[in-house]
Formats: sequence, C-alpha cells, structure tokens
Amino acid sequence: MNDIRPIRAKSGTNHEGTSAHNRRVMIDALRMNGALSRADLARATWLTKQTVSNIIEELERDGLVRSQAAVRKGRGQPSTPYGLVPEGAFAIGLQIDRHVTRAVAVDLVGSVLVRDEAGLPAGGPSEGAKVILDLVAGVRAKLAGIVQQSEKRLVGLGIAMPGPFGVAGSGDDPWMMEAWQKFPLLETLTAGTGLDVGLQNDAAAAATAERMVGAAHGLDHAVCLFVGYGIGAGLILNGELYRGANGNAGEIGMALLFADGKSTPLEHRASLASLYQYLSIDPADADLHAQISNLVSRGDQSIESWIAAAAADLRWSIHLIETIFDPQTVILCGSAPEALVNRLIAAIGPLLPSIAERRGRTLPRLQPGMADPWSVALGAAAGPISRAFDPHFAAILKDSL
Amino acid sequence: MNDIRPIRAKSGTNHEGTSAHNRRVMIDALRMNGALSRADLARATWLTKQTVSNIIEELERDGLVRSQAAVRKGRGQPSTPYGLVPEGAFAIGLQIDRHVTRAVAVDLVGSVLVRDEAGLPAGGPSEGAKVILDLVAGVRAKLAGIVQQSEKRLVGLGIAMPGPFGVAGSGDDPWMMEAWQKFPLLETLTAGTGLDVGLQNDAAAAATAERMVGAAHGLDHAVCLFVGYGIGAGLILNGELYRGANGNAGEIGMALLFADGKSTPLEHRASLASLYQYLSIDPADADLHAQISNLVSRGDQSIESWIAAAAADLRWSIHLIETIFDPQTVILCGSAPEALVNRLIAAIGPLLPSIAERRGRTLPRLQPGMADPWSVALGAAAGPISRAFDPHFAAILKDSL
DNA sequence: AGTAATAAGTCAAGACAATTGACTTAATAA
DNA sequence: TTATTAAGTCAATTGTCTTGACTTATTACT
Repeated sequence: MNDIRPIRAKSGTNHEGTSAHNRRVMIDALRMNGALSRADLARATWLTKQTVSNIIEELERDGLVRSQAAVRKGRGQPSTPYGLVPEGAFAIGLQIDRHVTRAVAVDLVGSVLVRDEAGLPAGGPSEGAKVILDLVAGVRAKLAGIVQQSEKRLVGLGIAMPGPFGVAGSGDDPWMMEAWQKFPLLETLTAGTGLDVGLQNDAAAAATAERMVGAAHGLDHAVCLFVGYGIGAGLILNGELYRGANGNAGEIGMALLFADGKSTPLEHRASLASLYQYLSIDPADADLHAQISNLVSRGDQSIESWIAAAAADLRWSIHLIETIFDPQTVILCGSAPEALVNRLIAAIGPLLPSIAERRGRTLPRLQPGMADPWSVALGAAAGPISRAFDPHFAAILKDSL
Repeated sequence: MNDIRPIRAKSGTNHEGTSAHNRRVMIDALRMNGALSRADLARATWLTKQTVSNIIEELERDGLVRSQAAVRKGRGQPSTPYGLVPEGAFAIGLQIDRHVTRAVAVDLVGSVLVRDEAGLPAGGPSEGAKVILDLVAGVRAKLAGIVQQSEKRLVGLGIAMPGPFGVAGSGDDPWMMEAWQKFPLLETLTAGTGLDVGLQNDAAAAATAERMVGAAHGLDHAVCLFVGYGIGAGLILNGELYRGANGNAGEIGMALLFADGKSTPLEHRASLASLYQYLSIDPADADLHAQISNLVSRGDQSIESWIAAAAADLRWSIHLIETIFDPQTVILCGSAPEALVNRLIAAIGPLLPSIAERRGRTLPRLQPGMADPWSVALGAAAGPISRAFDPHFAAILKDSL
C-alpha cells in the first residue's frame, strides 16, 4: 500500500513461447513460399529436421497444414511438400464506414468466403450497433453453412474504421466519425459476438490485406497509401503492422500542406471526400462507385482536373513516405474505384527524386494495390489471422500466452 | 545446382534463444528501474523466482550485475536488490562529421569514460581513415588505462555519420558526404580494429543515446528530431530503433516543403548548414560552437530571424511526425549548441493542433533532448551496447546466435 | 514475549521442446 | 548393379524453465 511503484519491464519467455514462435514461423514460411517439404522448412528456418517434423505433425493434427503429392527432384528420397489448409482457420472482418458497413469471412489463406453489407442508419452508433451485430451474425451463419467446423476455427473479429482514435474532442468535424469514436465499440462487439475483437483504422486494414494477399506479400517494409473517404497510410515495418503509441500511426491525412499561403490537411485535397465535394456529389448515393468510374472512363473534365491536383499532392506524399520510412515499396490502394486509382497512378507519373532511387533496386517505387470496396473488410479480417498465426515478438512473450 | 529457389522464411528459435532473451530482459529491467530484487524481477518479467535467481546468478558471475545492501520493506525476508555494474561492458562510439571526427568510450550504463576528437583532413576518406583508426586506437588505449579488463568487455564499435546511405549518385551535392558514402568504411574499420562494427546515421545515433540515458529512456515510441549540420529524425518504434529497409528511415531533411511557389528540402531551411549559409559563417571554423552560442545569447538580430523561420519549419515537422508516427513524445536534440536548441524550442512555441492532443496525456508533446557536440558519438556507442544487451526480436532467433 | 503471517529466496525433481547421431527409405547417377 | 544423395524417423540427450516444498528473515498481532 505504501510503496506501489510500478516496475516496468518486458516479459520473459519460456518453452511454450519458443514453440509458439516456431509454429508461427512454419505457417509464415508456407504462406510466403507455398508448399514446402520438411527438409526445406528445416533449412529455411534454421531448425533441425526433427523439430520441423514434430511441428508439422502437430500442425497437421490441428488441421492447419496438409501434405501433397511427393515430388522427385533429383537424387535422394522424394520430398513431401506440406501446404496450408485454407479451411484451417477463419476470421470475420468488419468495415464501418460513414454510410455503410461491410463484413466478410475469410479463411487462413485470405480467400473471401462470405461477404455482406448493410446501410448504416443516421441515428449513430446506438442505432448502428444493432445493424452491425446482425450483419456479423449473418455472415457467421452463412460461413457455417458453407464450411464445417467454422465456429471452432474462428480466430477473431477484426474491425476497421476511419481513425484517428482517442483524440481530444475536435468538436464536430464532419471529416471524423466523432460519434463512433466515442462509442464503446470493442466492448459492445465482444459482448455481442463472443469473439476476440480487434480494431484498426482503414488504412492499416488495407495494409494488412496487401501483406496477406496483395502487393506487400512477403515484404518486411512497405507503406500502403490508402485513398478512401479520407486518406491514410498503413505501415508495414519490420514485417509487422505498426500502430504507434495509440493506434494512430499513419494518419497522414492530417498532415498539413502549405499552399496559397494557407495550410490544408492532405485529406481535404486528396481523398474521396474532397472529390465528392469538388464534384458536389452526395456521398450517401448508392451508385456512387459506378458514377465515379463512369466519370473517369469518360475522361470527364472536372474529374480530370481534380485528378491532376490530387496526383500532385499524392506525388508529394509518396516522396515524403519514401523519405521518412525508407520502405521497399509504396503501394497505392483505396476503397476508391479501381479506374480512379489507376488514373491517379498514371497522373502521378514520374515520381519525385528521392532516397528510394538506389543502385540495385528491384521493386518498383510505386505499385498499385487493391482498389475494391471490400478490401478494407478483407484487411480487417486479415488482422485476427495475422495476430493468431504470424510470427511476431509479442507472441513469444509469457504475458501473451 | 539446378533448382536453387531461395526460400524466404523467418528464423526459428530454441532454448538458447529463450535464455538469451530472458537475460536481456533482466538487464533491460534493471536499466529502466534501477536496482531490483529477484522477487521484483520475477513479478515484472512473468518468470518464476527460480528462473530469475538462476539468471541473476549467471549475470553476476559474468560481472554484469551486482548485489546491493538488503532492504527491509515490511513483513517478510528483506530483499537483496541487484543493479547493473557500469564497468560490466564497454563500447566505442565514433562520429564522422564533415570536418571533425569524435570518439568516446562508454560503459554499460552509458557513462562516457573517454572522449577525444580529431580534425578530418581535406583529402577525403582515404586520408581520413587513418586519422579515424588512430583516434579509435587512442580512445581504446585510454580506456584500458582507466579500467580493468576493458578489452575483454568491449562489445563493439558504433559509427554514426550523416546519411542517407547507398543512394544512387546525386552528383556532388555538398550537403551529402558523397565520398564517405562510397568508402568501404565498415570493412576498413572492422579490419583495422578487430571489433564488431555497426553503422547508423547521426539522427539515429542521437535517438539511441536519448533512449539509453536521455529523454526517451524507457519509452517505446519516441521520435528524436535531430538538428545538426543536416536534420534528421531518429525513430524509436516498439522500443527499438527503426532503420527502414536500407538504414535510411527518418531522413526527414529531404522532405520537401513548398513555399514561395518552389519546393525546398527541409534540410536547406532548418539545419546548421542553412544557418551557416544564412550567416555566411565558415563551417570549418574551430570556435563555431562558441560563436553561435554567443550570437544566440546576445539575441543577435540576424540569428533571431533565422530562428523564427527555422522554428516555423520545425513546428510543421513536429506536427508531421506526430501525425505519421503517433509517438509518445517528440524530442528535439542536436549537435547544435544547447542555447540554440533551447531558443528553437522557445520559438517553436505552441505546437500545431494534432492527434497528439489526447485525453489523459502525461508526457509533453515536445521535450528538449541532448544538445551537445558529443551526443552523436555517445549514441554511436550506445548502438553496440543496445545490440548486445537490449531485448529485441532478432536476438531470439537462431540465425543471430 | 510469543506466535502467526508474510515475503524472499533455495533446493531438488520434473516437464517441455529442441538437438544429436545413427538409421531407414527411396530416388538418381555412374 | 552399385554408389551417392537426400528426406525423413527413432531414441537418447541436453538445455532451460517450472513446480512445490522448504528455509530464512522480518513485521504484525495478541
């Protein structure tokens, strides 16, 4: 009672941490390289053949990996490759956006098995929570109808919504989803679904998706510039999503640009919100996506001028990202229509000179990523899969076991 | 020979990885909290009393920790606190700057035991390498004269120099140290000293120093904005220095500012180089430091106007860092004279509103860090100490053992 | 005082997971 | 046909953490 000085220290680890890590390393290797034999795995992970054999046996019992036909490759006994079993695990991903919410069910390899969406009522979270819970329950039920044992193999529910989180009240900035930020979403959904629930912002979710099944697959340092209603950066650093001290890392939309003597957040210049405003379109329109795609394909004059302006800002943003993060590549993705993202990439044109221009560079500096209304929900679902199966430091420590 | 398809996978771990991690966790806990009893350590690290006892016994044998007088604190047997032994390990840090090179010897707790500097001849690296090797040898000899067993306990040589590294030739930009960048520095110094040699940029070194003994001590997410000849950011993310894909993360000096219709790198506006240019001072002057300090304390008009302009750019940079990294705090440090850094902090004044304004915030958004010509060399030395003793993911893996 | 409660720390046996080295199996190269 | 090579298994061993009972030292309570 008298001397409660909290001692801060990192957690130690033990055999189980070791074992858990090695299991994750196997799964990661199979995800990255496709099916591999035990001997391949042993060489790649620096573990012994015997250890790999034991772990693979265990993973096979758990239904996470499965052997394939033996392959003969030269002298010596043919090897038996093992691959991930897609239906070895599932996760639900939920995107909460301004006017709509989307949910998907994905499997261990990131294939989307079920998708569904619902409009969000104007009443805010207290109304919306019910819609969301129903949507999740529906997706879950459909998943159970498609595959066996889905409930037993469900590792969690990932939520993605626009950030930033936990920021001191900015009044009622319509660019932020104030009401949702204050709502006890995690608690409500944990209680309502009984699942392990995680939350990240939409750009982070997009990055998680790109890492699992997209352009960042297998990369350890990549930044996804995500153009949605707002704009944000999802950061893959050292092979993991970086969240920052408060889950708000990458909120580049709030970065200030100085132009015409005044400062403007990037988000007000290069985002779908800014496009809607520029074109005086109602963001609640149902056929928004088609409408924009149409304008882009027609080469509509007003959208072209917005594209030119936004591309300039994105060009600067990419330069900034390269300068500050030194990533292997930058990925431009979004919940914007694919046609628009492609036009933006074209309009960004030659990138600004930066430290990314290295001798011996192999990856392009800028790559297109997913541009699909469902990519954020997919990324949201990829979160729990990654937490459960990807190797990372925290997963080794005793306090996480 | 036929099917050499490189399999990419993370390394597995084993008992020794576990043990190595737990040793590091102990040292880290003692560094962060000061002396702790075995029971305290067991509670803080989630390990058992017995495990902690064994590890502490081993660390004591190795001369890294030492018991202190028992303390009675209420009921129960008095506890015996253990603390780090400063002379348990040493490292040499080397700063290579434009006109000067500095070397220090530090101990396990980051105290500087020896410091020495030398001018760098104009002939470039081929001339300079000899000066550097002599300087390091001198510091090493002095260290050996002060403490016992220093050579046996020397964990490495850390080098800090301005980045970026490995960038495709930008001709002869005087803002970069082209010649040194191309010189095989690591190889030369490894061969010349027989030590384990590491390289980082000066901002990263400054951040490493701040984390070991400065304002970032014990923080897991902090960014050091380093104002030196150039300007850079040292990134502490998830408790470790982040280097990026090529060791160039944080090179914020190359970030472009748009003003007056043209784009300028931050480095050309807010750095000592820009100040020297603004004041038409020769950066090779020996009493540069005193000269600047003098101008600052006099409140010289021309330096004040530079400060006002630089402060505006720094204010923007800090906002950008907060927005992109979501750190616990931002630290302004530099090889600039302390008086100048303090004036800059004052001139930066109230920060721009950002997501760092959170409910329940405890640390200040901006803190002063070290402003000392020796802080980069100290940080360079902190690198090997950190690599050898701090807990981090890579240290657990088999491929690092 | 005397005793109970509490906490630090040790001892010895046990559990867990990776390692080692010899062995088996199955293919190709000579 | 035989030697060589490589995948994979078996059984014993090793390294490290854990467990539970025990000892020691101090304060709190009666």
